[in-house]
Amino acid sequence: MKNPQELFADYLADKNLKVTPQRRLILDTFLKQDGHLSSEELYANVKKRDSSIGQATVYRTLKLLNESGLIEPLDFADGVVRYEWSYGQTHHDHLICDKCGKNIEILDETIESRQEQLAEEHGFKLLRHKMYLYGICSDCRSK
Amino acid sequence: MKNPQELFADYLADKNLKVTPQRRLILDTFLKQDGHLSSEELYANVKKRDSSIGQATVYRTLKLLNESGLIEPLDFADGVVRYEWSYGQTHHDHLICDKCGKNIEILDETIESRQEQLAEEHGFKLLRHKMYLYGICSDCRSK
DNA sequence: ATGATTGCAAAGAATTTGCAGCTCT
DNA sequence: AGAGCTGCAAATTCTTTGCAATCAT
Repeated sequence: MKNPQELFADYLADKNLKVTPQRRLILDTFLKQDGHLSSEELYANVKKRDSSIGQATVYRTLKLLNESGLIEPLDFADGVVRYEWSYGQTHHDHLICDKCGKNIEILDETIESRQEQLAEEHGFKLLRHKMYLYGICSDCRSK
Repeated sequence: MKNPQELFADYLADKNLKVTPQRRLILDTFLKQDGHLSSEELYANVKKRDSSIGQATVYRTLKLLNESGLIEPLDFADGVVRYEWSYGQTHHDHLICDKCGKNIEILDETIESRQEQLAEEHGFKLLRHKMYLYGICSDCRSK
């Protein structure tokens, strides 16, 4: 079983691209934070570890990670693009609190299979989907 | 039953905002095109009818229409924000062809009720949701 | 060696805002 | 009259790109 750095290295090698300290550090920082990071947040964290790294390199690395399928962009409807590690993860969707921003990963087999079926009924071959549920969490409602 | 212009006028009046020829024209243009318009496309169409209208006014009006709940932003995953008329429409989701961009409005009761239930199971009061299914349509596959 | 990568600054793209004059109510 | 609007241009925000120096293989 390969670890994330190895997976990324494989992807880079396959594209004749190079493993660099910056790329390693950015990926490592991303993984340490986990959760759902924006480019901005990631850049801030990366700079704490190596202040010489430029913003553009973070953008470029996120792009590579995304193309490689290792991470995926998320849309929490607050105008910020966030990413999450996706490789090897079971697919899931997100339940987001409009008030505090808390987000919970969810998965429902009933929905997943109906999606597949729905697409088929319309002659589509389903490739992927996005589902976001927005509401107010119990904490925020009890305040 | 009020028409869109009346609904918009009501919203504006309620906020002590004004009905202006520009706002009327922008909404009218939006409705004539229907479908799923980006700000860019809408602006282009608006300019055909009144070239003196500025881009900023289109942005400002779309913002108002969105706040009023009359229209809603869509994410077809092609990097462009589009809007659709939403007031009085039954809720629906979208099935989008990654190849040709075709999009079909879909609705599935099974999914809708499971979403409600899922949110509840996590202590959330569900306010809204977004679901997009991406795939390849039959036309594009048979080419 | 040599093609890829980096940081920087400049460039872009999309959207927002300040302002002076004009318009709706 | 007077708060709200408008078009314009300048300003923001987020992201990408050109470039000369540097690095990975």
